[in-house]
Amino acid sequence: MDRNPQTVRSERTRVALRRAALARFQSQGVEATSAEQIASDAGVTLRTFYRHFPSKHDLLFADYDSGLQWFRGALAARPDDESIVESVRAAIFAFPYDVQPLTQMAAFRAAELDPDRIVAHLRQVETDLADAVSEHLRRRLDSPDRVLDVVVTSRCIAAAVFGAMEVWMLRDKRSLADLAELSHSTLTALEEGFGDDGMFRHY
Amino acid sequence: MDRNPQTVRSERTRVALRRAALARFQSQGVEATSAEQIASDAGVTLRTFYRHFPSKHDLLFADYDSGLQWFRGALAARPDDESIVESVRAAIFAFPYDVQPLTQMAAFRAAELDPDRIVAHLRQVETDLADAVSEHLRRRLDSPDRVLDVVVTSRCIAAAVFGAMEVWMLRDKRSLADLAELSHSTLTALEEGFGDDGMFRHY
DNA sequence: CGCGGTTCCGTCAATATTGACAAAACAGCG
DNA sequence: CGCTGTTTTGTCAATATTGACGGAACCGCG
Repeated sequence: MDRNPQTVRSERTRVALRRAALARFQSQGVEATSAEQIASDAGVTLRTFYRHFPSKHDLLFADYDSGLQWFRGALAARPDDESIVESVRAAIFAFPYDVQPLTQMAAFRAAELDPDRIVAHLRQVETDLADAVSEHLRRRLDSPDRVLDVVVTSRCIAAAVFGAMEVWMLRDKRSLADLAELSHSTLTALEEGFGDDGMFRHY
Repeated sequence: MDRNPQTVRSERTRVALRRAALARFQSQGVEATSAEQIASDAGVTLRTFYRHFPSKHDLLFADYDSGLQWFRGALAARPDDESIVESVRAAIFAFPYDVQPLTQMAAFRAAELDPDRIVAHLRQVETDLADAVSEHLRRRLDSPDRVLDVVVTSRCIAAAVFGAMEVWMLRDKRSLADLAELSHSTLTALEEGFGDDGMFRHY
């Protein structure tokens, strides 16, 4: 019960910090920008900076978090009688890949961040996605049992979506549209996994 | 081609650092031990410490890495005509949960580490497990195609195993045997996911 | 407006981490 | 053994992060 304007004041400094950081990152690069500068630009102390963001690099991933929020909403909007995989697929396709704040920092990340750090954050997002699916499922089903099924199902779906991202990142072209297409394919692979020629029977 | 004694010398300091760290952690706790002390005890400089371990906390996760290595071997030892899920299940059950180095630091982690840090590392291990399964599959199948299937399959299996761990961590008792049992259950849930009453049909 | 409780921020002082550069130890070879 | 290229350390100096404590700003209320 406290993830709101959290007393407007706080929100203002958060925004100021983000804005200051983006400006610096844009003009002089991520690594060349010190947390000190960001805080200073935003008119606060270094300590305050760390009260709002766990680390300097986390500023680069704010878009993922907001994307996740969008996803939760999209999922909630799907009809309850639709298969969960289908709901996720629909949400993936409806995703506003080209919206500004979401792709704004992608270039910086790709260019300057240690790939391992990016991958680590993607894993975090995958987990959050799984949680979102999990919550959605729990809300739809009322039964408190079937815990294992819900856990496995939601994680598998997240695994399919991010498996697509794994493959996507290894390719040349890399348009966001391709990513959605790939997700579609991996979700289908998941659905058909146990069909006569499905992967779980075949392997 | 260089993950060997890497010039014995280096390996010796690595061992010395690990030994020194464990001793300190044991006697005065993790957070109360400074990287400086560890390095000093091992007879090297602070900088050298960081050349061997990415961070102080990484010392606590060495066992997971060795466990993964064990897992790869166990997987490779399974017959090629066995279903991949069955191979993983067998490996999970054969796992030497009670071996010393593996559980040695578990208590410290649970007691002093920020849960988020532990979870983050578990995600890392999950990814590594998926990679191990993935490689095993690629070695068994010869076909270079079916890339998506392999990615999704391996990730789903890892998801099932770590989904079990997620559930396990939320419970009271927590014996390692229970964990293996839970993994068995989640893998079964995965196998039956598309059965008549399976989760992917039911949801 | 003044009061008491909360939340947010500044100050200080330890660590924790990392990049750059040079000395030391080591390996293979003539 | 002495020479030479490679690997591992030490040294120095910036950051990056975090815990502890006190002051400032803000909130609802009388």
